Amino acid sequence: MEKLDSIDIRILNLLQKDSSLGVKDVSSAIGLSVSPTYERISRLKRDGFIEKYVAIVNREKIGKHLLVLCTVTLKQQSMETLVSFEQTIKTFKEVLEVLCLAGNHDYLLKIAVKDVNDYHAFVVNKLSQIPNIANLQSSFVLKEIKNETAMEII
Amino acid sequence: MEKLDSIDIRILNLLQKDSSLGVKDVSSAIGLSVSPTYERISRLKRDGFIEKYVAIVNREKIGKHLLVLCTVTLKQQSMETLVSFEQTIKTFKEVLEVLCLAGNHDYLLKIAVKDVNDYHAFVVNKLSQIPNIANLQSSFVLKEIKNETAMEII
DNA sequence: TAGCCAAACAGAAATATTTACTGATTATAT
DNA sequence: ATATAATCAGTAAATATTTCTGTTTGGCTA
Repeated sequence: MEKLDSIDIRILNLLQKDSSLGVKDVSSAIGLSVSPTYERISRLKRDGFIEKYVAIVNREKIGKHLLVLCTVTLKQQSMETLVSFEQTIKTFKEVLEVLCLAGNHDYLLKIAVKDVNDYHAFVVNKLSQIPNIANLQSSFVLKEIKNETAMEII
Repeated sequence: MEKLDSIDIRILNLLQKDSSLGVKDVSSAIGLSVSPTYERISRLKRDGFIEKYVAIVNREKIGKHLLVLCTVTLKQQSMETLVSFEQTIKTFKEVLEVLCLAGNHDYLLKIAVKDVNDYHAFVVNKLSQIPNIANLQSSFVLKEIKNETAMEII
């Protein structure tokens, strides 16, 4: 649970962009030998700075052609209703992202599906089945201009 | 540019969740020997199904405490204005995501910063400097209930 | 300033994995 | 049924990871 020094930060910035870099690549990029680099990378994972390593797949190529943003308003804001909604919405594999927004206690969902038919099926069979939903508002995404997992650390 | 069979799909579903799995781990998980597994993983990368491998870092631990959604409306929708906006907004490191939405030719931005001060600085110094912006509407994120890069392939 | 302690480093050795290659098996189409 | 192509398992060589040891560095106290 240490703090990050400038070397750690450089390592994180590298691995966020490309984790297929080997320890050797990273070490030469930051100008350190292999062993301290290895130890630092392990520590960053162990301490939770690095949550996980994942493969990013091409959405279009796996047939998820439609991205939808959907705003959800609930009928009530009781703790119970909120928690229940959050726990359910989380489990839907079509839902990539769930954000609770300030202002109206609204939720914003990002949903990836094959096409409009699939989205309709999702709304009818899954989303609208959740209790206490007052309002749903869907916006189709025309173009994904940027989608980045890496955050530049300063 | 082949199509995916059921083994490919299982591999992608695994690596999307955890790419630190070695070829050996994947091979035993899918019940194939190492060499065809290795060949399949390479092919998935080569053919662009796997775009990249990345490390996912904990946003809070690197000090990005504030997540903001910002809707941008442009004054005009000429091709030139749109392209120019898109190219500029892409370059800002605070901006993780840029989506072009159907309906009003609006854009939605997802922005990660340290705090409200930093967000204000970002808006004043960067975002609002882009020409032809008619309207900006910011919503702070109270809670990130889900944020998943993996999409289940069927 | 000298001496001590802890942290970080480089280098090397042991282990494990990746990668390339070979031959065998399976599936497919004619 | 046979030929062709694709996929597979197994093996071996090349690379990379991981551990270990000893050294250096930096900071702290007396």
